[in-house]
Amino acid sequence: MHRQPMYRVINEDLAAQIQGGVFSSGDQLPNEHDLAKQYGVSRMTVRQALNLLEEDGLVARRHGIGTFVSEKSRRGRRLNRLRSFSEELGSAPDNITSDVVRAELVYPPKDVAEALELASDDSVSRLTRVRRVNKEPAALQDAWIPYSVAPGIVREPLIDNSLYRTLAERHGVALRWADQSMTASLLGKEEARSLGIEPGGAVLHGLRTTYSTENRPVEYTRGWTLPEFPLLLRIEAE
Amino acid sequence: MHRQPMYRVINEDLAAQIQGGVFSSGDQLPNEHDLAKQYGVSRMTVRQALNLLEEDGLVARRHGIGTFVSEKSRRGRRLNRLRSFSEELGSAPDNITSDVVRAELVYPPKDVAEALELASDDSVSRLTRVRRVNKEPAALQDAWIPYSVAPGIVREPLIDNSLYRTLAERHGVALRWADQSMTASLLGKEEARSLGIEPGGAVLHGLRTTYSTENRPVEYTRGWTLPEFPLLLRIEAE
DNA sequence: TAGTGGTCTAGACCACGAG
DNA sequence: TCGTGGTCTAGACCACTAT
Repeated sequence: MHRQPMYRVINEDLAAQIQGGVFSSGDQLPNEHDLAKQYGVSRMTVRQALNLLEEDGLVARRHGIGTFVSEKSRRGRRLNRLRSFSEELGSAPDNITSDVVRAELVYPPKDVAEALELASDDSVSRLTRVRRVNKEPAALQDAWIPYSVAPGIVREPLIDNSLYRTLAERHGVALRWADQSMTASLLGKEEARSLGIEPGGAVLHGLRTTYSTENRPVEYTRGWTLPEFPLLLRIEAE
Repeated sequence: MHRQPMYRVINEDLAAQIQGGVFSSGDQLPNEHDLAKQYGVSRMTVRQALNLLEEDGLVARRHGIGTFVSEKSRRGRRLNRLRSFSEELGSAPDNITSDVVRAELVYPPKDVAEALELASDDSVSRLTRVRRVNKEPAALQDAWIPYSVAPGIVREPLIDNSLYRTLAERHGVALRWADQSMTASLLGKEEARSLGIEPGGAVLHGLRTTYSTENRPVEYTRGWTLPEFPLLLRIEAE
């Protein structure tokens, strides 16, 4: 019956209406009671949909007042939900390209083995990509995936340049959550060569371990992002 | 009756039990039905509490299996919820100190005026602090608060070294959410002098605009964090 | 099959903010 | 006062996973 849960359908419908200009910045949405009637669901279900919109920064709720469309967010990588690089950027995907600079089957170095809970003689797929926005290098991403999770992923091109889409659609791996750390570092020689820029500049250095719905680590990525492409985050109060 | 909503009471009780070792890493929590009976609430209310624990990375749910305590998180600043610096670090507050290096009433530069929606002749409180962990400099935070939001905040010491606690308890300002950007940069001379370290190193550079429950910007902070103190983030799937 | 979390109902009352 | 979002009930059925 519900291929997708109703709250997700409603969330996507309202998000599309906001992105499509049916509601503009500052507009008030219909109240929760009316939305429930309109979609033929209970108010609790509407609230689940609105919670997602709020976490994504698309709407802001005001107790006693109403729910309002937020100002159009600045360009940037929104990290609030687990998304592909291009979805994070929110740009037209035309401007975003991906060059695979390495795709091979190897044994994991220590940090990778630890993050992915592997032995040192377990095979791992390593996929290194340069992401560009309008042809300018934006980030280097060095992803490691246990061989058993996605056999052959290094042998075929990714679906739509998206590792996450490929894991989901070709290998049936559903992602659930990720632990990400971020710090600053100076760009090393090897990474600079891959990016085609000078080494020594400040870059955002991220480490991400992504877990499947079975809570097994399925991807570990080291990323270096140039400072022109800041990460954005919406943080809620407790 | 409910000074705090029940789901928050349950959330804090379970969090305390996990932090206090009643449940250890990998332990399974009682199922939702039993928790509901135990706390005398409905299952939906228990689920609200568990959602918060999951977003904070304290537990992981597995559909059809159960809810389990996550591995003890590494030391680091968890950015998933709007918290004070010491709460983000999660360390014993003894190790964290705060030196106020600037506290004055000024007119806002352009970026501050824009973020806080002020005119160039509106007064702003500027509060610059060096945060240290075990006496080592960890971050420089340059906070700007509209004078009208918290008059006199530069004239008195902060409550418990916490800007957020002071805003809440002394000025009645309840924070709701923040937009944060993060990028990397090289530490400038002035910031290096405040931190007492050499300039030119890579640092995490953050900009945060914090909004009150009335969705008015009440704080804009520029932050420079040394790479030894990475930010951590739990990211959920869509 | 048994037990778990995921979704959803059809209400109720409370808390907040504007007029 | 009135309309809004915030919290909560007491169930129901579905989807998933292990056995």
